Amino acid sequence: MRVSRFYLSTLKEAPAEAEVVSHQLMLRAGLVKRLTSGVYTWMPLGLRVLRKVEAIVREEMNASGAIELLMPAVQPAELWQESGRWEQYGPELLRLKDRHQRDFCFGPTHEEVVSDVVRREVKSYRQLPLNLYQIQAKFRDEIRPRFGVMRAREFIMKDAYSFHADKASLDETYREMYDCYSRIFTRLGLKFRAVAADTGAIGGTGSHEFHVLADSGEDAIAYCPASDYAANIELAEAVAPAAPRPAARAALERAHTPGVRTIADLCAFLKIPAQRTVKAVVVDGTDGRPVLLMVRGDHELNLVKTGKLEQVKKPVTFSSTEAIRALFGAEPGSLGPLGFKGKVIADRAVAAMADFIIGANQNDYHYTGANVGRDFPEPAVADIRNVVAGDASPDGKGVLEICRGIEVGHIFQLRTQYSSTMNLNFLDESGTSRVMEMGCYGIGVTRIVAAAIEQNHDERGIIFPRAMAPFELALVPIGMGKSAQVRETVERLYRDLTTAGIDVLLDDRDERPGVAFADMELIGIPQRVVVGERGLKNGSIEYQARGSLKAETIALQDAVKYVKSRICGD
RNA sequence: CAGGGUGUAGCGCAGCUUGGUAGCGCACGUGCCUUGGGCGCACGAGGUCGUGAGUUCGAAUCUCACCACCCUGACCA
Repeated sequence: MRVSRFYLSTLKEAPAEAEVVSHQLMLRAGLVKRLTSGVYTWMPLGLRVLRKVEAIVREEMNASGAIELLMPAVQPAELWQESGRWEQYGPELLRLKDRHQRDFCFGPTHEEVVSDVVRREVKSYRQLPLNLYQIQAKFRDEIRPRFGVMRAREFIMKDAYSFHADKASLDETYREMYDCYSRIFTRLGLKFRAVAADTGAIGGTGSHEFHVLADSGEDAIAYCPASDYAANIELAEAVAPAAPRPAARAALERAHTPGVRTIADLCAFLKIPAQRTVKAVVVDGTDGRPVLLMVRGDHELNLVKTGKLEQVKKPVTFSSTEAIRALFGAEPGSLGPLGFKGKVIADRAVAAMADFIIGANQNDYHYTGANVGRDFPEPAVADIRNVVAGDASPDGKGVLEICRGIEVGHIFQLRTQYSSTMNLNFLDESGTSRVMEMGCYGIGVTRIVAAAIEQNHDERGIIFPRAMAPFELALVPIGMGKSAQVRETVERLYRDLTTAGIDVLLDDRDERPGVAFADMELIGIPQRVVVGERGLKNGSIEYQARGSLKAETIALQDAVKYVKSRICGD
């Protein structure tokens, strides 16, 4: 491809709307243009990247035995009413009416449609297992779209759905999809991690997320370097401390702590570490009465875990300041279990503490030397906090580290959640009607592009992994308009490289070198060959990899061979 | 949805306090010049100042309403 016949639209300055680096670079490089909030046009350069990602996803899905189909984006309400999600899904579901005032939605996902396809088609165990997928635009009316295509409302997703006669078959396909996803992200050249995940709203049991590792990622991942344990922090178990609770030594004393409202205030005021404090959080209970949660001062409450407690109302709701004031006679910031009559749940770490500091249920007062059992009744104990770096790994093989990631894939065992409500039945070998087992497997294709940039960039722009770069090689002539030698050499090189199967972008604009270099670096082309009169005097050209700081001088006659070896090698 | 912020040329911004008919940089067009890191000079094109209503002789500027976009939203115990 020649720049003169392509469409580059690079910007020197990033539009003000872009906050995160991948969004800024995608706009500056002209990969995408925003149409409206959370809705983007994929410009020609960006589309090349997207197509390369799609191609890899498609190849690996096909290789894993999945079969591609394409379902409609617009879906009738009847199917969603049947599954119960027309009511459940809420405002994220974009609802439409046709000219007859019939209800439709723009599909945010396709369990209903694929289930309808399969129940019409599949009658026998002989037709199972079946794994169907598509690569298609979804629309989810996010509360707050952000970060460009990373959290867009309209986005491209690869979604697959598998159907099985039994759980063993589901397990097998689930494993195949796990391996398939690992191959996809490996081929894309991304640093990623598969983590055990919460099943969230979709439900079902087994679930793994695939995260591209990046410091700016929205999700925190706990992993164990000494084993293969990895889990989303929402799920990662904080195991009980190995040491039992020490005996109480200190006496309970009321301390005047004027103006202290936060754990940080408290530590500064008493000059003690946060590990010796306990914070009390009040949430609404299932029975309508508040529940007091106790978490060590330096720990964070985990809302996903908390939401699974039977005593706690779903979704987890923090009690209002008014309710707290009425019940405790103190403001949030001075609360504690002493004298509290309602339900108390302590985190496992708190249950193993002695002589700690806690709010006294009176503004500006705390207790020091507080002890469970002695000063207030033994509370219920549960895992309700986020793990932190250094916590013991739940598999008992070392300690956890925390890193951040961007979720780009998610696989679920749905089991029979949809198949039973949607009547996905088949006849088994004995002629008995049974409900199918189901799995579903998603990849955010557009999000992968943003995540890749988030993970791979520098101050000059994007550094695309080779597999997803819009072009493999930038061919930059210097002074092409002036030097016939440069012009002829670069044209011949362009022909030879293209013939050798290399995806070349020839910058034939006859711009000044700085312009060409800056553009090719910004758009992230992983390799560059420069042809100038200076080098040609010695029969040489210049090669430089995007991520590397220095250029190499290569003999002109070896150029094609060298470039090929670099592209196929390392 | 709640809180905060911003809407002026394709992009980044100034002008608004104190009302008088819009400007800068980049990008774009033409010409000259230049060719190993966003070069220089000259000329030029491009704006219903988000929309509507109001105040005023006069509104980008003041008032009101609306719209769009961006940021933050358990971590507070």
